[in-house]
Amino acid sequence: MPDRPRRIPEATVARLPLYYRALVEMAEQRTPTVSSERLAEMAGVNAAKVRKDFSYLGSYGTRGVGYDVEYLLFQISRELGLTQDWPVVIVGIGNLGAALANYRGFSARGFRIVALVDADPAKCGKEVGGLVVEPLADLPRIVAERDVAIGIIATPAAAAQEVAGLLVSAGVTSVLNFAPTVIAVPPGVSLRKVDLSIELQILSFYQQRRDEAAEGRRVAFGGLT
Amino acid sequence: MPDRPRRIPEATVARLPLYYRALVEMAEQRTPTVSSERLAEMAGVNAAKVRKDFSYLGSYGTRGVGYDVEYLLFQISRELGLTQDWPVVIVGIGNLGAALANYRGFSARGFRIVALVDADPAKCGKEVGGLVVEPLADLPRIVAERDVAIGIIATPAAAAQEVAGLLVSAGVTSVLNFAPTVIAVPPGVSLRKVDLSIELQILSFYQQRRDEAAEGRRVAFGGLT
DNA sequence: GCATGTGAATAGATTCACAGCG
DNA sequence: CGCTGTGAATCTATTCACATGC
Repeated sequence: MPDRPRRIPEATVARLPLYYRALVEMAEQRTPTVSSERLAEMAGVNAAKVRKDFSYLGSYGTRGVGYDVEYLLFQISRELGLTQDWPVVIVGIGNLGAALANYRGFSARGFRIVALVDADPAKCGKEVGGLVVEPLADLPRIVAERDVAIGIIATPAAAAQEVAGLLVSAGVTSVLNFAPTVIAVPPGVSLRKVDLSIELQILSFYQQRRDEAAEGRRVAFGGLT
Repeated sequence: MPDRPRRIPEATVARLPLYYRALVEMAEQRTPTVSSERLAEMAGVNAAKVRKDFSYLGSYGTRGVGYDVEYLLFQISRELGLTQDWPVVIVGIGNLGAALANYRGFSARGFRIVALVDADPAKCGKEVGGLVVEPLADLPRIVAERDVAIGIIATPAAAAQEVAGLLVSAGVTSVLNFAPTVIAVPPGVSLRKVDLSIELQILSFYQQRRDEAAEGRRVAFGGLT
């Protein structure tokens, strides 16, 4: 085992999936080798960042040549844990939960949705994306039996913290939260969140700034309104 | 006009929506005043960060007391541009696009979905979330007539860059991309992205690290397998 | 020669710790 | 006295620039 340097910066980890995606694309078109420059372009970052990021993983490139696509792809897959498959449960089968259940992009990367769970008895028994929705009460058994590692919360905000608690006590240690609320998990559990309206609000902030600036310029140029 | 300091750090902007949400909640339960400590707890950050963040907006608190909920809420709304409403178009009405069209959380914050657009003629004319799906060809007219400011891309990866180009040339200057691919926009256009499988991959990275560490401990303690 | 790998420099974000003020 | 507001210290991330080695 080569002794690569240990701590990988968070910012780097967050970019590995971008490189992974770019490399998959290159591998599909049988490109044998790639430079940091080209990879940077595909991942939407700059070349220095690519090289620095890879330097945390080890020395996988060849000076004067670039990176071997297949080899680098394997290294990054391994680093990201994509060489194994991860059983996933989705809790909350509303519009978003159902869309996630149908999303094809997960399975492609080794994330296998093994259960859909909802608190609403009316939803249980229905089929969504090839799986039958099961009651929330069965969550502990489902997690244990199917060895669920990752839980996705797609419930309304009011239910999210309770569901998170259930997931964690059932043994799930990675949680992805889509509910528009802050949830707490104990140390040793990873939590990531995706909040759709927060993204729009951030866009709104910058949009407004631009509008104001444009307004300012119009006034400065003598009110051509 | 009070001369507040101008540049607000990106990291701060990204947290303003969290404070906004917490303050809406406090306002609903008629809490008149709130400390940075309490607000930090609700937003899932720490108190020093809250105070620093607010210091970029101006001095809106009272020493020894805290922040006036209503007043601070107004200031943050204004800063985020939530006092106006933003017409939004969603392009790509698959599972995810349809879920977004039905999502109630947008309208609540002043984001009004004014059009759904899809390239597939079979989808056009269908009603989704109270709106009729319109053809992609009408996008320029739709953006102009309905004064669309924000475009949401929920198409497959292969179509995303083309759609982004169409949005931008139609005059949209804020784009939220859900397609799992990197897209480029010209300077002066804001772009944010949400990639569901990237989030899972990041969780997978840390999950695997924990699993390895647990494995390591088991071995170290003498192979109790 | 050429692209990687990396120390050094810079920029940005977070946290500390306490002065300032109601 | 209590809590805000903020410089200073620290930590993290990005970028630069070039020595290194194929």
